[in-house]
Amino acid sequence: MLHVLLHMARHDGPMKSETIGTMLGTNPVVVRRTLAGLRDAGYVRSEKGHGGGWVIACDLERVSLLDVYRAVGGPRLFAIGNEHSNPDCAVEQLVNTAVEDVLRDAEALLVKRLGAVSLAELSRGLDARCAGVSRRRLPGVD
Amino acid sequence: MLHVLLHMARHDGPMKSETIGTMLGTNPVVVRRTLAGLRDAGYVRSEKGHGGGWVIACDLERVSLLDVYRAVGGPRLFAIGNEHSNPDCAVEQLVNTAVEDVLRDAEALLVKRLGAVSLAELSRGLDARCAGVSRRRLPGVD
DNA sequence: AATCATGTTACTCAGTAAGTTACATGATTT
DNA sequence: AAATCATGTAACTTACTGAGTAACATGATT
Repeated sequence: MLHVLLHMARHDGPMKSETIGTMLGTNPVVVRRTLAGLRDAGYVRSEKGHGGGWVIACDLERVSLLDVYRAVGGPRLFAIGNEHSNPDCAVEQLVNTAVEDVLRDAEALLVKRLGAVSLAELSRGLDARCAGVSRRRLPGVD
Repeated sequence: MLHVLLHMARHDGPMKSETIGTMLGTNPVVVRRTLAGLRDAGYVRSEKGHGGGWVIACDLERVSLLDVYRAVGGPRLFAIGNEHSNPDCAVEQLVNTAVEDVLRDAEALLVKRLGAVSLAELSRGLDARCAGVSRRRLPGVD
């Protein structure tokens, strides 16, 4: 979806769900479903009828990757979670506490890092990349 | 599974898959499937026949939570991954690079923290907890 | 030889995400 | 006003994963 947002920001006029769907190899309805979260969060706006489609509705400077992630709807960041088969078991309680402790810190880092990057920064990175593609090495790519 | 390993360490003699299954509300075959990874890694050993079952086969001091996690078989730590719909798209490349950068750091932290805790430490934490349960606050629990 | 417990395979079942179809709503164009 | 276009949404189908289950083989103990 970040992919889509950046394209949208650089695109002149609204983008159709079908165009976006073709772009990332899926279909229009799935695009609408996913984009609905971003619309509800106020990051994009959708317009109906002739010449309609999706447009950016926010200041890219004020929206972070974390904002997008949350709006698009992944409440769970990690693939691992705790079991609670017998809540009274001291072993289970201790293990859960230890694991949750680690997970909490890792999630905090993830949140911090994702929250520190704005869409505008990504867009600027793209400008730089296009400008110097033939002369310089690409930033962040080995 | 950490739960199971600690119980196993404190249990005198082999534990049956059925016992373990009952313990965490699942069935014996699932237990065997999951424990198979730990057996292949050499952390536990299984014995057949009368009085058989699962026993610890390692020094708890030398096995970390990370080791267990890997042995039990979760190659993917995060619930989010990158898309690769059109590898030639500059936007996608930039976005993927940025996201991977963050993910890599978060995973590194997770690996570091999980690798820093041994099963033996957890077991000691359990001893302390049992000993002082009526007098002191439980460590790590608010 | 009988019994017990694991090892393994194959099948079924449940939950989730994506894909698909169909139709309603609203905006633009003619 | 009518036709067209694009989104909004609901309902259904499909694909995939993980757990649950059943069946049988292997090996060890009694």
